[in-house]
Amino acid sequence: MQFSSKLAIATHILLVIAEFSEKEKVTSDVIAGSTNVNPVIIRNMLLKLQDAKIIQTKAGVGGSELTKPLNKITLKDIFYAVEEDKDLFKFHSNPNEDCPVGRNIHKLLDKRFDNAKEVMFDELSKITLDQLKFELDKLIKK
Amino acid sequence: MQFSSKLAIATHILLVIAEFSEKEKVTSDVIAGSTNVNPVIIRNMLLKLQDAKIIQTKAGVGGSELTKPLNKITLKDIFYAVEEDKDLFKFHSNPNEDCPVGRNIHKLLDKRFDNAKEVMFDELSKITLDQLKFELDKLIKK
DNA sequence: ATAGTTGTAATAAGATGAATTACAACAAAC
DNA sequence: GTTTGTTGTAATTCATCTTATTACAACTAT
Repeated sequence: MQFSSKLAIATHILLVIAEFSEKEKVTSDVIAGSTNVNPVIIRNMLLKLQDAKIIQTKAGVGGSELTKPLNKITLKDIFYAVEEDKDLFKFHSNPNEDCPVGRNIHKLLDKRFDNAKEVMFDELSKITLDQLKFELDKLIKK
Repeated sequence: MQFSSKLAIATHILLVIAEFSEKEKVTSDVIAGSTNVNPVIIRNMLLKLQDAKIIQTKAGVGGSELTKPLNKITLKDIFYAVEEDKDLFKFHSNPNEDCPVGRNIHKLLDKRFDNAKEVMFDELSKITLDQLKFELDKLIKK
Protein backbone atom coordinates (compact mmCIF):
# COMPACT_ATOMS: atom_id res chain seq x y z
CA MET A 1 0.00 0.00 0.00
CA GLN A 2 1.08 3.54 -0.49
CA PHE A 3 0.12 7.15 -0.12
CA SER A 4 -2.05 8.82 -2.71
CA SER A 5 -0.62 11.18 -5.30
CA LYS A 6 -1.83 14.24 -3.38
CA LEU A 7 1.62 15.28 -2.17
CA ALA A 8 3.09 15.03 -5.68
CA ILE A 9 0.16 16.93 -7.19
CA ALA A 10 0.19 19.66 -4.54
CA THR A 11 3.94 20.13 -4.93
CA HIS A 12 3.46 20.35 -8.68
CA ILE A 13 0.76 22.99 -8.15
CA LEU A 14 3.00 25.11 -5.95
CA LEU A 15 5.92 24.89 -8.36
CA VAL A 16 3.70 26.05 -11.21
CA ILE A 17 2.57 29.00 -9.10
CA ALA A 18 6.16 29.76 -8.09
CA GLU A 19 7.35 29.69 -11.69
CA PHE A 20 4.55 31.53 -13.45
CA SER A 21 2.33 33.56 -11.12
CA GLU A 22 4.44 36.72 -11.43
CA LYS A 23 3.97 36.89 -15.19
CA GLU A 24 0.59 35.31 -15.85
CA LYS A 25 -2.65 34.44 -14.06
CA VAL A 26 -2.37 30.87 -12.77
CA THR A 27 -5.93 29.52 -12.80
CA SER A 28 -7.11 26.06 -11.86
CA ASP A 29 -7.41 25.32 -15.58
CA VAL A 30 -3.79 26.28 -16.19
CA ILE A 31 -2.71 23.97 -13.38
CA ALA A 32 -5.01 21.22 -14.60
CA GLY A 33 -3.31 21.51 -17.97
CA SER A 34 0.18 21.17 -16.50
CA THR A 35 -0.65 18.32 -14.13
CA ASN A 36 -3.23 16.54 -16.26
CA VAL A 37 -5.41 16.32 -13.19
CA ASN A 38 -9.09 17.26 -13.22
CA PRO A 39 -9.72 20.98 -12.50
CA VAL A 40 -12.14 20.20 -9.67
CA ILE A 41 -9.51 18.13 -7.90
CA ILE A 42 -7.11 21.04 -8.36
CA ARG A 43 -9.61 23.53 -6.95
CA ASN A 44 -10.18 21.39 -3.89
CA MET A 45 -6.44 21.24 -3.32
CA LEU A 46 -6.13 25.00 -3.79
CA LEU A 47 -8.73 25.38 -1.05
CA LYS A 48 -6.71 23.20 1.30
CA LEU A 49 -3.52 25.07 0.47
CA GLN A 50 -5.40 28.29 1.27
CA ASP A 51 -6.55 26.89 4.59
CA ALA A 52 -2.93 26.08 5.35
CA LYS A 53 -2.02 29.71 4.53
CA ILE A 54 0.43 28.62 1.84
CA ILE A 55 -1.32 30.38 -1.04
CA GLN A 56 -4.12 32.83 -1.67
CA THR A 57 -6.58 32.50 -4.50
CA LYS A 58 -8.71 35.29 -5.90
CA ALA A 59 -12.28 34.14 -6.06
CA GLY A 60 -14.19 35.49 -9.04
CA VAL A 61 -11.26 37.02 -10.86
CA GLY A 62 -9.07 33.97 -10.56
CA GLY A 63 -5.41 33.13 -10.05
CA SER A 64 -3.33 31.92 -7.12
CA GLU A 65 -0.19 33.26 -5.46
CA LEU A 66 2.16 32.11 -2.74
CA THR A 67 1.85 33.89 0.61
CA LYS A 68 5.16 32.72 2.04
CA PRO A 69 8.78 32.75 0.93
CA LEU A 70 9.78 29.53 -0.83
CA ASN A 71 12.25 28.54 1.86
CA LYS A 72 9.48 28.53 4.46
CA ILE A 73 7.40 25.89 2.66
CA THR A 74 8.46 22.26 3.16
CA LEU A 75 7.18 18.96 1.77
CA LYS A 76 5.92 18.17 5.26
CA ASP A 77 3.86 21.38 5.28
CA ILE A 78 2.44 20.51 1.88
CA PHE A 79 1.63 16.96 2.91
CA TYR A 80 -0.33 18.05 5.95
CA ALA A 81 -2.10 20.73 3.96
CA VAL A 82 -3.62 18.24 1.55
CA GLU A 83 -3.69 14.87 3.38
CA GLU A 84 -5.37 13.79 6.58
CA ASP A 85 -3.11 13.17 9.56
CA LYS A 86 -3.73 9.47 9.94
CA ASP A 87 -1.51 6.85 11.49
CA LEU A 88 1.03 5.50 9.02
CA PHE A 89 0.09 1.87 9.62
CA LYS A 90 -3.38 0.54 10.29
CA PHE A 91 -4.24 -2.07 12.89
CA HIS A 92 -6.65 -4.96 12.65
CA SER A 93 -9.77 -3.74 14.39
CA ASN A 94 -10.68 -6.33 17.01
CA PRO A 95 -7.76 -8.29 18.40
CA ASN A 96 -8.92 -10.81 21.00
CA GLU A 97 -8.69 -9.23 24.46
CA ASP A 98 -8.68 -12.68 26.04
CA CYS A 99 -5.31 -13.47 24.44
CA PRO A 100 -2.19 -11.92 25.98
CA VAL A 101 -0.89 -11.01 22.54
CA GLY A 102 -4.22 -9.61 21.33
CA ARG A 103 -4.55 -7.59 24.53
CA ASN A 104 -1.14 -5.94 24.11
CA ILE A 105 -0.41 -5.73 20.39
CA HIS A 106 -1.49 -2.08 20.15
CA LYS A 107 0.60 -1.03 23.12
CA LEU A 108 3.64 -2.81 21.67
CA LEU A 109 3.46 -1.27 18.22
CA ASP A 110 1.82 2.14 18.60
CA LYS A 111 4.80 4.21 19.65
CA ARG A 112 7.15 2.34 17.32
CA PHE A 113 4.92 3.00 14.33
CA ASP A 114 4.60 6.64 15.38
CA ASN A 115 8.35 6.93 15.61
CA ALA A 116 8.87 5.51 12.12
CA LYS A 117 6.35 8.02 10.81
CA GLU A 118 8.09 10.84 12.61
CA VAL A 119 11.53 10.21 11.14
CA MET A 120 9.99 10.07 7.69
CA PHE A 121 8.31 13.45 8.13
CA ASP A 122 11.45 14.91 9.65
CA GLU A 123 13.08 14.02 6.38
CA LEU A 124 10.29 15.63 4.37
CA SER A 125 10.53 18.76 6.53
CA LYS A 126 14.12 19.25 5.37
CA ILE A 127 13.02 19.71 1.76
CA THR A 128 11.85 23.21 0.87
CA LEU A 129 10.17 24.55 -2.26
CA ASP A 130 13.19 26.79 -2.50
CA GLN A 131 15.48 23.82 -3.11
CA LEU A 132 13.06 22.29 -5.58
CA LYS A 133 12.69 25.49 -7.58
CA PHE A 134 16.46 25.99 -7.65
CA GLU A 135 16.95 22.50 -9.03
CA LEU A 136 14.05 22.92 -11.43
CA ASP A 137 15.44 26.18 -12.83
CA LYS A 138 18.76 24.45 -13.45
CA LEU A 139 16.99 21.66 -15.34
CA ILE A 140 15.00 24.15 -17.41
CA LYS A 141 18.04 26.21 -18.48
CA LYS A 142 19.81 23.28 -20.09
CA MET B 1 -3.86 7.53 3.14
CA GLN B 2 -2.07 4.84 5.03
CA PHE B 3 -0.63 1.36 4.88
CA SER B 4 -2.88 -1.63 5.33
CA SER B 5 -2.97 -3.57 8.57
CA LYS B 6 -0.78 -6.33 7.16
CA LEU B 7 2.31 -5.37 9.15
CA ALA B 8 0.37 -5.26 12.42
CA ILE B 9 -1.36 -8.56 11.68
CA ALA B 10 1.85 -10.32 10.61
CA THR B 11 3.65 -9.10 13.71
CA HIS B 12 0.75 -10.32 15.82
CA ILE B 13 0.97 -13.72 14.10
CA LEU B 14 4.69 -14.04 14.81
CA LEU B 15 4.30 -13.04 18.44
CA VAL B 16 1.60 -15.68 18.91
CA ILE B 17 3.93 -18.28 17.40
CA ALA B 18 6.82 -17.06 19.54
CA GLU B 19 4.75 -17.25 22.71
CA PHE B 20 2.88 -20.51 22.21
CA SER B 21 4.40 -22.76 19.55
CA GLU B 22 6.68 -24.56 22.01
CA LYS B 23 3.75 -25.76 24.10
CA GLU B 24 0.86 -26.11 21.70
CA LYS B 25 0.15 -26.44 18.00
CA VAL B 26 -0.41 -22.96 16.56
CA THR B 27 -2.83 -23.43 13.66
CA SER B 28 -4.32 -20.78 11.39
CA ASP B 29 -7.53 -21.11 13.40
CA VAL B 30 -5.72 -20.40 16.65
CA ILE B 31 -4.16 -17.30 15.11
CA ALA B 32 -7.47 -16.26 13.59
CA GLY B 33 -8.96 -16.49 17.08
CA SER B 34 -6.28 -14.25 18.60
CA THR B 35 -6.26 -11.66 15.84
CA ASN B 36 -9.93 -11.79 14.91
CA VAL B 37 -8.87 -11.89 11.29
CA ASN B 38 -10.29 -14.39 8.81
CA PRO B 39 -8.40 -17.74 8.72
CA VAL B 40 -7.88 -17.56 4.96
CA ILE B 41 -6.19 -14.19 5.29
CA ILE B 42 -4.01 -15.69 8.00
CA ARG B 43 -3.10 -18.69 5.85
CA ASN B 44 -2.10 -16.43 2.98
CA MET B 45 0.13 -14.46 5.31
CA LEU B 46 1.63 -17.66 6.70
CA LEU B 47 2.53 -18.58 3.13
CA LYS B 48 4.29 -15.27 2.61
CA LEU B 49 6.12 -15.60 5.90
CA GLN B 50 7.23 -19.04 4.76
CA ASP B 51 8.46 -17.64 1.45
CA ALA B 52 10.48 -15.10 3.44
CA LYS B 53 11.98 -18.00 5.46
CA ILE B 54 10.73 -16.54 8.73
CA ILE B 55 8.53 -19.48 9.69
CA GLN B 56 7.78 -23.00 8.59
CA THR B 57 4.31 -24.49 8.55
CA LYS B 58 3.48 -28.18 8.54
CA ALA B 59 1.05 -28.85 5.71
CA GLY B 60 -1.48 -31.54 6.54
CA VAL B 61 -0.67 -31.92 10.21
CA GLY B 62 -0.74 -28.19 10.93
CA GLY B 63 1.09 -25.70 13.10
CA SER B 64 3.74 -23.06 12.47
CA GLU B 65 7.14 -22.41 14.03
CA LEU B 66 9.81 -19.75 13.72
CA THR B 67 12.92 -20.69 11.75
CA LYS B 68 15.12 -17.85 12.99
CA PRO B 69 16.14 -16.47 16.36
CA LEU B 70 13.89 -13.63 17.49
CA ASN B 71 16.66 -11.04 17.35
CA LYS B 72 17.17 -11.74 13.65
CA ILE B 73 13.60 -10.80 12.70
CA THR B 74 12.85 -7.08 12.31
CA LEU B 75 9.69 -5.13 11.53
CA LYS B 76 11.25 -4.27 8.18
CA ASP B 77 11.68 -7.97 7.37
CA ILE B 78 8.07 -8.61 8.33
CA PHE B 79 6.82 -5.70 6.26
CA TYR B 80 8.57 -6.86 3.12
CA ALA B 81 7.42 -10.41 3.71
CA VAL B 82 3.75 -9.49 3.58
CA GLU B 83 3.56 -6.24 1.59
CA GLU B 84 4.58 -5.35 -1.94
CA ASP B 85 7.62 -3.13 -2.33
CA LYS B 86 5.92 -0.12 -3.84
CA ASP B 87 6.99 3.49 -3.78
CA LEU B 88 5.84 5.27 -0.65
CA PHE B 89 4.17 8.12 -2.53
CA LYS B 90 2.31 7.82 -5.80
CA PHE B 91 2.60 10.29 -8.66
CA HIS B 92 -0.12 11.64 -10.91
CA SER B 93 0.15 9.56 -14.04
CA ASN B 94 0.43 11.96 -16.98
CA PRO B 95 1.98 15.30 -16.15
CA ASN B 96 2.18 17.52 -19.21
CA GLU B 97 5.55 17.03 -20.91
CA ASP B 98 5.14 20.37 -22.67
CA CYS B 99 5.29 22.23 -19.36
CA PRO B 100 8.71 22.67 -17.72
CA VAL B 101 7.25 21.69 -14.35
CA GLY B 102 5.33 18.70 -15.71
CA ARG B 103 8.43 17.53 -17.56
CA ASN B 104 10.60 17.56 -14.41
CA ILE B 105 8.33 16.86 -11.45
CA HIS B 106 9.28 13.18 -11.29
CA LYS B 107 12.98 13.91 -11.44
CA LEU B 108 12.64 16.48 -8.66
CA LEU B 109 10.73 14.30 -6.24
CA ASP B 110 11.73 10.69 -6.94
CA LYS B 111 14.96 10.51 -4.98
CA ARG B 112 13.57 12.65 -2.18
CA PHE B 113 10.55 10.40 -1.73
CA ASP B 114 12.80 7.35 -1.84
CA ASN B 115 15.00 8.84 0.81
CA ALA B 116 12.04 9.53 3.12
CA LYS B 117 10.96 5.94 2.66
CA GLU B 118 14.43 4.67 3.41
CA VAL B 119 14.80 6.46 6.74
CA MET B 120 11.43 5.10 7.79
CA PHE B 121 12.42 1.53 7.03
CA ASP B 122 15.79 2.04 8.67
CA GLU B 123 13.80 2.83 11.77
CA LEU B 124 11.65 -0.28 11.39
CA SER B 125 14.77 -2.38 10.88
CA LYS B 126 15.97 -1.42 14.36
CA ILE B 127 12.96 -3.10 15.97
CA THR B 128 13.31 -6.86 16.48
CA LEU B 129 10.76 -9.46 17.56
CA ASP B 130 13.12 -10.08 20.43
CA GLN B 131 12.49 -6.59 21.83
CA LEU B 132 8.76 -6.92 21.29
CA LYS B 133 8.55 -10.29 23.05
CA PHE B 134 10.64 -9.02 25.94
CA GLU B 135 8.27 -6.09 26.43
CA LEU B 136 5.24 -8.32 25.94
CA ASP B 137 6.39 -10.77 28.60
CA LYS B 138 6.83 -7.91 31.05
CA LEU B 139 3.28 -6.74 30.32
CA ILE B 140 1.89 -10.25 30.75
CA LYS B 141 3.56 -10.87 34.12
CA LYS B 142 1.96 -7.87 35.79
C1' DA C 1 -9.66 -44.73 5.51
C1' DT C 2 -10.47 -40.90 8.70
C1' DA C 3 -9.89 -36.40 10.65
C1' DG C 4 -7.91 -32.14 10.96
C1' DT C 5 -5.27 -28.81 8.71
C1' DT C 6 -3.11 -26.23 4.95
C1' DG C 7 -3.06 -24.43 0.16
C1' DT C 8 -5.75 -21.98 -3.20
C1' DA C 9 -9.37 -20.14 -6.17
C1' DA C 10 -13.32 -17.41 -6.77
C1' DT C 11 -16.41 -14.02 -5.27
C1' DA C 12 -18.29 -10.24 -2.70
C1' DA C 13 -18.48 -6.19 0.36
C1' DG C 14 -16.56 -1.88 1.96
C1' DA C 15 -13.37 2.02 1.75
C1' DT C 16 -10.79 5.30 -0.75
C1' DG C 17 -8.89 7.85 -4.76
C1' DA C 18 -9.76 10.22 -8.74
C1' DA C 19 -12.72 11.85 -12.57
C1' DT C 20 -16.70 14.07 -14.03
C1' DT C 21 -20.98 16.88 -14.50
C1' DA C 22 -23.37 20.63 -13.02
C1' DC C 23 -24.21 24.93 -11.11
C1' DA C 24 -24.29 28.73 -7.67
C1' DA C 25 -21.28 32.55 -5.93
C1' DC C 26 -18.16 35.92 -6.93
C1' DA C 27 -15.55 39.96 -8.97
C1' DA C 28 -13.67 42.60 -12.67
C1' DA C 29 -14.64 45.03 -17.00
C1' DC C 30 -17.30 46.69 -20.40
C1' DG D 1 -25.97 46.27 -14.29
C1' DT D 2 -25.13 42.70 -17.42
C1' DT D 3 -21.65 39.88 -19.33
C1' DT D 4 -17.62 36.93 -18.79
C1' DG D 5 -14.44 34.05 -16.67
C1' DT D 6 -13.25 31.89 -12.58
C1' DT D 7 -13.76 29.77 -8.02
C1' DG D 8 -16.40 27.12 -4.53
C1' DT D 9 -19.06 23.02 -3.85
C1' DA D 10 -22.27 19.11 -4.21
C1' DA D 11 -23.50 14.79 -6.24
C1' DT D 12 -22.39 10.80 -8.86
C1' DT D 13 -19.62 7.40 -11.00
C1' DC D 14 -15.61 4.33 -11.88
C1' DA D 15 -11.59 1.93 -10.58
C1' DT D 16 -8.62 -0.04 -7.26
C1' DC D 17 -7.42 -2.15 -2.98
C1' DT D 18 -8.36 -4.36 1.45
C1' DT D 19 -10.64 -7.63 3.94
C1' DA D 20 -14.06 -11.26 4.50
C1' DT D 21 -16.15 -15.39 3.04
C1' DT D 22 -17.38 -19.87 0.82
C1' DA D 23 -15.75 -23.86 -1.04
C1' DC D 24 -12.82 -27.56 -1.85
C1' DA D 25 -8.58 -30.08 -3.22
C1' DA D 26 -4.10 -31.59 -1.24
C1' DC D 27 -1.70 -33.23 2.44
C1' DT D 28 -0.16 -36.03 6.62
C1' DA D 29 -0.40 -38.27 11.07
C1' DT D 30 -3.18 -41.65 13.35
